[in-house]
Parts: sequence; structure tokens; C-alpha cells
Amino acid sequence: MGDKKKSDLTTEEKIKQAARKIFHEKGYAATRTRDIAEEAGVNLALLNYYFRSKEKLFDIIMLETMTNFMRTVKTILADESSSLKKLLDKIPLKELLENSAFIKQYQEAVAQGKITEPNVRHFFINLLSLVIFPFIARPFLQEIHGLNDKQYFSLIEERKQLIPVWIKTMMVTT
Amino acid sequence: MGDKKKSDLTTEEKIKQAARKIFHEKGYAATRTRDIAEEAGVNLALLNYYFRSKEKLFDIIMLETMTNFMRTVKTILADESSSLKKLLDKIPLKELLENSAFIKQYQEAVAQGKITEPNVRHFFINLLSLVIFPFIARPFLQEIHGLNDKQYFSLIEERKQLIPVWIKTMMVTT
DNA sequence: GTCTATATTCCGATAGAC
DNA sequence: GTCTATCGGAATATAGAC
Repeated sequence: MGDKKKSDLTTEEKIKQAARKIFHEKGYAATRTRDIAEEAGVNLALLNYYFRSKEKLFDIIMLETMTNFMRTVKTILADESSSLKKLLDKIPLKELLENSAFIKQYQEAVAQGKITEPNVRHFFINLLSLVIFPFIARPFLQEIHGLNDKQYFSLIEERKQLIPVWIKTMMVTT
Repeated sequence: MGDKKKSDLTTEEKIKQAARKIFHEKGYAATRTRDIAEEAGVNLALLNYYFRSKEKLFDIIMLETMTNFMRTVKTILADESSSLKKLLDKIPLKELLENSAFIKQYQEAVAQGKITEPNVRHFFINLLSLVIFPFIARPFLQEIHGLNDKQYFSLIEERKQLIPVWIKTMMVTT
């Protein structure tokens, strides 16, 4: 349907696909433009011809990645699936997904933080896992770590800031 | 008690502390030895004087990190805390922690994969979250992703390999 | 648009004075 | 042990022919 053979793709699109793959495997710093060029089967100079710089290429890839991810999240949240809704009402996931803590940090990350494309399915499971599990498992996590309610609450608060960062880094290697 | 003022630390120890911090913030590839030297307040050349190379410094930091982490995990698992034990019996976490899938990949990662120090508390919560949550939330995750039992099982299988990698990358930025 | 060849920048590592 | 100065390699970016 929308599929094309690799040889049918434009050079620009070949580069983007290759960039997506390599950035995704290695992250920004560890990726060499040479690797992308080789993966795409094109000359190194063409990367600069089409995208001007490694960083601009990265920004484009990341913007697309985030757009896709956000669309997926919104689609899922729009679903009236009851069991999910129940959980969402009890847990500050919505807040995390909708307010600045997540989206803004995410967009900044696209601009400067060097993030890459996830396997969206695992990505979503991971996000839910990191956010929800500490609530489900609160009793024994508190016990194990020897924390009182206040301390555990502040640990949860910490996580609100850390989870977007973790998710970001997980995307790099997924 | 074991605490010392920063100025009391040996140069070698200052470098190690700085390295721990910077590697931890940026990961291996994105870290410049110049950043570590600056953070430590010492001359760049001293990094090579004490540790010979960026990579050797990194290896030392990571070995210490893993040693500390593993000690923490063992202490926690030795605890007879009932609620944890119950969960561990139902879920393949033990397998993940004890067999090659986790420990070996981890040790390899120390050798070549460029991992850094976590906040051990969050680290442990995250590990449990990623492993256990997909079992707890299986019904609605299956529903959301539109997966039958076999497909969901194979997703879980995938995770056994991915989780160590994710955990590794999370450590880099934690 | 695509290539080769080269310029430029960055960064890890080292030499050598103190 | 610590510093300044610099080297050398690697990687990005560009010039210019085709």
C-alpha cells in the first residue's frame, strides 16, 4: 500500500530511514554520519546536501518520532476501554502525559537532548510500568526500602521528573 | 563519618567522583574528558596520568557501580519480606536476576556497553516495574494492543532481552 | 544530485617543564 | 604530581568537478 521497495525511495528518504535506525541504536553522540550514509547506501556528502548537518538531521528525525508517539498515545487515551480508564483515574498518569512535566521536557529533549525512536509498543508499556507500578506495589516497596509515607511520597515526586528522562534514554537504545 | 570535605579528597578520588557524575549524566560517548576534569577542578592531563584513558576510567567507575548495585540487590533478596517473596514466586524476576540473561549482559555492558551509576533506589523500583507490571496489567495491555495470548507471550519474551538494555541506558542518565 | 578530495573542528592523549 | 602546549586521529562539513 504505502510500501515501497527500498530502491524506490528517494535518496532523502533513504537517509532518513537509515538515520532513524542508527540514531535509535546508538543515540546521538555515538552515531557517526558515516554510519548513516553507509546504512542508506549513499555518499556521505549527501547527508549535508539534504540536511545541512548531523544535528539538523537528528532534529527532524526526532520531531517525527515524537509526533508519531504522541499520536499513538492520544489514540489510546481516546479509547474508552474500561480497565485502562479505571487505572487512569487512580493514578497521575494523565497529568504526566498532558502537563508540562512530560510534554515540555520531551520537546526540549527533541531540541537538545538527543532522543531516538522507540518500539512504540514497548515504549508505552514501559511508560505505564514506571508510572503505575510504584502505586500498585507501594506496600512492599515501602517496606523494602524502609520508607515512611512522607519519604515514599517524595520518591514518587522525584519520579515525575525522572520518568521522562528515563523514557527518553530508553528510546535511544530500544 | 566516612565523609570528607571535597578539598580533603585525593586528586584521584576527585576525578572519580566527577567522572561518576558526568558519565552518569551524559553517558560514555557524549562525555568529554575535559568536562570531567573541569567538574573535578583538576587539570585535564591528570585524568590520563591517573587512569591512562577515558575508557579505563569508565570501566573502573562502572565496575564499582555494578558491585554496589549487586550488593544492594542481594541484600534485598536475602530479606524474608513476605510480600516480595510472594511476587517473586509468581514472576520470572528471579530468573532475570540470577541467570545469564541479566548478569552476563550486565557484565558485558560494564566491559563494553558504557553504563553508568544509577540512583539505586529508583533503579530497583524500575527493574521491578518493567518486569512485573506487564504481568499485572496483562489483560488491559493485551486489549489495548490488540494482541492474542501467543502474541503477548512473545512480547514478554522480547522484554527479557530488552529490559537489561533499558535498565543499562536508564542508568546512564539517572 | 552525486561524487572525490579536502578543509575544519573537536577531542583524547602525550611531551616536557616545573 | 601538576601544569602548558601540542600532537594526531577521527568525524563533520564544504568545495568543486562531473
